[in-house]
Amino acid sequence: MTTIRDVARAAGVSIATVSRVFNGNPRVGEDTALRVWDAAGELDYWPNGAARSLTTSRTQTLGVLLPDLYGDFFSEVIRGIDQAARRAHFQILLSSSHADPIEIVAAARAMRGRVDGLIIMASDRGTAEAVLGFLGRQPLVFLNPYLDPDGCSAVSIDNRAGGRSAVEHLIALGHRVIATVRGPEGNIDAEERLGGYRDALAGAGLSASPQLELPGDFTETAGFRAVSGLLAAVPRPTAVFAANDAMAAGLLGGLRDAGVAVPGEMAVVGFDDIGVARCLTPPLTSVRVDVCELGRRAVQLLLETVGPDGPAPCRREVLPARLVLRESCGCRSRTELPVLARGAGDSGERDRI
Amino acid sequence: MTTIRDVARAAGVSIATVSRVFNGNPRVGEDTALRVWDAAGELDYWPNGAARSLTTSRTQTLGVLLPDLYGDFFSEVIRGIDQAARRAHFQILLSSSHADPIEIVAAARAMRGRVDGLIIMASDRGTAEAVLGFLGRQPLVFLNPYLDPDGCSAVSIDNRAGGRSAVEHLIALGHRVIATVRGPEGNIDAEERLGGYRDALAGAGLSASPQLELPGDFTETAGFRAVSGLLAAVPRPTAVFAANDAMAAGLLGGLRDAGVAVPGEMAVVGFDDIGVARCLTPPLTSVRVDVCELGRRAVQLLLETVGPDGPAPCRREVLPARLVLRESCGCRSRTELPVLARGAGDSGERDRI
DNA sequence: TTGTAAGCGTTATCAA
DNA sequence: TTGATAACGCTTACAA
Repeated sequence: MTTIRDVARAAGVSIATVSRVFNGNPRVGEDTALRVWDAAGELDYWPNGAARSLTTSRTQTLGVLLPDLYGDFFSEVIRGIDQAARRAHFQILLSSSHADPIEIVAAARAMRGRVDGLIIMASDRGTAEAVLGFLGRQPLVFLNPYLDPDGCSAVSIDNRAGGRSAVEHLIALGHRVIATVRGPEGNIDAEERLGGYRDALAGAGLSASPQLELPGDFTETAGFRAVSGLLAAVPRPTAVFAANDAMAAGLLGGLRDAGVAVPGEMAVVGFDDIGVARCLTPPLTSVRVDVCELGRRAVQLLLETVGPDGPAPCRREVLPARLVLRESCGCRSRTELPVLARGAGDSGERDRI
Repeated sequence: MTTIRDVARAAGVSIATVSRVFNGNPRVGEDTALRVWDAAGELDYWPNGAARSLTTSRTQTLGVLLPDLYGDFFSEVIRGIDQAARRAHFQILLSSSHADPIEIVAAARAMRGRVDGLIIMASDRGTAEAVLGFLGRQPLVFLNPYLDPDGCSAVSIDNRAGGRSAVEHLIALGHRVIATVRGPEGNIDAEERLGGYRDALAGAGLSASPQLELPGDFTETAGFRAVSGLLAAVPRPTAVFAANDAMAAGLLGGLRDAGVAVPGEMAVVGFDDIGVARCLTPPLTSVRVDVCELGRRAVQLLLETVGPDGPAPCRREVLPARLVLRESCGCRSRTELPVLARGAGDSGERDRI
C-alpha cells in the first residue's frame, strides 16, 4: 500500500505538502502541486480513509441501521439515502435486518468511530426507546414517526393521514363494512396506518370491530391468508384496506382464487404504491409515499446536525401520503382511464418510470 | 468521546491492559479485567474503529458497489450480503446506484483504507473492465457472470440456462413464434438471458428475429410499452419471455388492457420470481433465482480471499435458476393447483413466506 | 500479569 | 510557499 510518504519521496517534497495538495489547500506552488499529482498518479496513491478520520475526527460516513425490511420499500429508502449522501460526499455504513433492540444497539456500537452520525429506523417503539437510551448523545435521525421531540430529529411518512384518506374514500363510495389487514404486531408504521383506518371509521360513525382487523405481516402470503377471515366475517365486508401493497396483492390473488369479484363484491386498497400496483388485476388503488425522498430527507437532517455550524436544533418532518385511485376500489371504470395513457401521464411522479 | 486512556485511568491500569481486555487477550488478571469492564461500562467506552483499523490494517468492513438497481433484486442482494457479513463480524460500506465506470471507480477509490475487500456488481462489461483495470490488486469479488478467470473471484446466476429453460418450456408447449422483452442495453444479466432465449430457439430450429426481440429496461412501464410491438409483430407471437418479472407484470397489465387473453392468446414467462409473481393475474410463471444466496456467496468468497490464510485462489460460482410453473404459460389449469395450497407448500423454498 | 513505547497514515500547528 | 513534528486512538512487541 502506498502512503503519503512514498508520494512525498517521489515528488521530492514533504508529506505536509502532499497532504495540502490532496486537501485542496491553495498555499501550494502550482508546479509543486503538479509534481505531487503526477507522483500520486504514478504510484496509484489515495489517502487512507481511516488515518484521515483519525486526525480529523470526521469520517465522512453515515451509519444506517434498518430493521428487517423487504422489497421495494427497503430499496427505495437506501436509494434515497445513498443519493443524498453521495451528493454530500458521504459514504454509508449499512446494517440492516435487525430483529430486536439488542441487535440494533450492538450494531450501532460497532460503528463507533466509523461514522459521523446515525440514521435509524426502529421497527417498533421498544427498539426506538432502547436506541435512544443507549446511544446517548451522538447525531441521530430517526426514520420513524416518533418520539421525544427534543431528543433527536426524525422524518416519517404520514401513515395515519394516508390510511385515513384511503378508508374515507371507501366510505365515500358507500361502503359501510370495511375490513383491514394489519401489519406486524408492534410495527410503528403499521400501527399508524391502523390508526388512520380507525379514525376514518370513527369519523363516519362506523364501529370498529376486532373481526374486521385481520392479522398480517406485510408479506403477500399474509394477504392470501387473510382472505378466508375476510369472507367469514359477519356481516361480510364489502371493502378491505391492506396496510401495504404486498398484502393487497396477496388479497387480490386470494380473492380471485375464491371467485370473489374485485371491486364488484370486494373493494381493495393498498399502501405504498409499489411499481407493480398498476399491473395487478384489477389495478390497485393505493396510497403513494415517496420512500426515496424519505431517505433523502433523513440524510439532509443528519447533515444539518453534524454540519460545521454545530448541532442544529432537532427537527421533525412528516412526508405526505397521497391516495392514487385505480380500479380495485371501484371508483373508476377501466374505459375511463386506459392504463397505457395513464402510465405516460404519471411519469413525472415516479422517477423509475 | 472517551478513549482508551480514560478507561485506563479510571481502572488504574495501563492502556495496554485495556486494549488486551477488549481484544480478549487471556493474559490479563481476572480482577483486573473486571475493573476494566466496569470502568468501560461506566464511561460508555467502545474502541474507536478508525484507530483500530489503522494499527491492525484490518477494517472488518466490506465495500459493496452496485449499479442502479431496483426493487426486490436490490434488497435481496443486500440482505444476503448483510447476513453473511454480520455473521462474520464484518460491516458493509455501501455505495449503489452507479451509472457509469467513472462513478464506480471513484466510489471504490474513496473506500481505500476503509475496507478489507470489495464486492462489485458491474451492470455492463465496460464497467467490469474499467473496475478491473483501476482496482489492480485488492481483494475483489464480482457479482457478475464474467471475466478474466484468474483476475478475481465471481458469483453469478445462471441467467443463460434460466432463460433457456423458460423458452424451452414454451416450445415444449407447442409455441413456435416466441417473443422476448429485453433488459437494458449492455446489461450483462440481460444479455445472458437473451442468450438463453436464442439458444432455446436455435435448439428447436426456430429462427430468431429482431422484431421479436423487443426493447426494455427492467421496469414495469417497459413491459406495458412492449405490448404494442408484441401485437404488431407478423406473424403474431403466441408467447413472450420477459427478461425480468417487473416487465412481465407490465406485459400482463398491458395485455389485459388490450383484451388479449393470457395464456390463451399469449403465454407469458418472467424471470426472478419476485414475491408478487403469484399474485398477478394469471399467476406468473417465472425463473426463480436465490438472489439472497447470491449475496451470501459473494461475502463467503471475499472472506476466503481476505482471510488469515492469505489470498485464496480465485473462484467462480454459478447459482442455478429454476423454472417455476404457474398459469401464465398455460401449462396448468387453475383448478389443478389452488394458489393457497401452493403458497403453503412453497414455504420451505422462500424464507419470506 | 502488567507497563512502556513505537508505530499505523494522516492532518494541522508551528517555524522557517 | 514549504518542512518538521506533534497529535489522533489504538495495537503490539519488548521489558519488567
